[in-house]
Amino acid sequence: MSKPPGQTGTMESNGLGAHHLPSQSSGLQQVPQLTLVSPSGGGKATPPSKHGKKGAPLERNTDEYRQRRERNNMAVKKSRLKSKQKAQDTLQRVNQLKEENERLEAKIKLLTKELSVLKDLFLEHAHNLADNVQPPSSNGTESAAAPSTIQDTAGQ
Amino acid sequence: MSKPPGQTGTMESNGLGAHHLPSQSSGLQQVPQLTLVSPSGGGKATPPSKHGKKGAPLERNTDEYRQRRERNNMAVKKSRLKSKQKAQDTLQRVNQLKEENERLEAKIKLLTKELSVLKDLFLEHAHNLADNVQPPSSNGTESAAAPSTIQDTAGQ
DNA sequence: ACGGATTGCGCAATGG
DNA sequence: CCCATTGCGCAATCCG
Repeated sequence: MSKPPGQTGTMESNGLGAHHLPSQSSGLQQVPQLTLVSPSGGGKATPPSKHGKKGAPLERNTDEYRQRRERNNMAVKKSRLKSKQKAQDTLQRVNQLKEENERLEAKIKLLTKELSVLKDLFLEHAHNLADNVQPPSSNGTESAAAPSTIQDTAGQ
Repeated sequence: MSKPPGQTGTMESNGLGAHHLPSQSSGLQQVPQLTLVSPSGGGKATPPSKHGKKGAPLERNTDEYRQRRERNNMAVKKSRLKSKQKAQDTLQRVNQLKEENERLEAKIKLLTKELSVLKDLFLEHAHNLADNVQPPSSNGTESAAAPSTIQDTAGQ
């Protein structure tokens, strides 16, 4: 996932799309034998090579070659598909998280409100007690304070 | 975006990377120009005529061609870079949302706890009242609502 | 009729 | 050695 070759460009990507025409075989085979080998001066001129094995130029006419290519093509396809799917999943996840976030925020809002109501009630009682004012006749307090929302928020 | 190609595949993409880099020429000779066109037909290899489908195949030798290719290559690169960046952003967004989610949940937990404490206090008070003051049965005066189920929101 | 942006695909180098 | 991943170029579309 992180192997910046550092070097870009300067590279030959010859792509011959011959594919594997099942039966339809034609004498299509005109690619010259490019010995795409590096000008290895001594043989130790391959620095960034883990294995450093590159001896076989692998001819393109061979069956082996085609087979190998074919396999790789499949692998590539698969890998890309997977990658795409993953990306999609991630995107979906974002939505999911966003939804949940909204839910949580709503809940917070509710809880906050409940809390404030209860606190107000408390304050009032406290005042009443302190002032010794019992049944407040003209008290602006709505008798039934908040029994409504006091139920829980059981959802989901 | 992305319109159903209706029919994908069944197409050969030949990629010949000659890469005519500015200067920088090596003794490497470019790969032969294949003419992969329909096998049948007469001897017309480049039918730039008619507009049944595609216009001129544009020969690979022309300057125009190379220029076009080069431009496209740049565009492709750009597009891919952008795509990648976008993906990364999305991923980052996921993390961000996750974090926020956690924060919100923590907050909820806290609020819930506070609420439960207050409710408990309330219950206590209610009991005190009940013990000390007899509830006015069904008098016309409506007292505070009964804290019946006050005791919830515990757990998720 | 034109040019950048996307996308599918194959090739090759490279990483596991 | 095989498969997976990745960078890259080509060609066909798509989109303005």
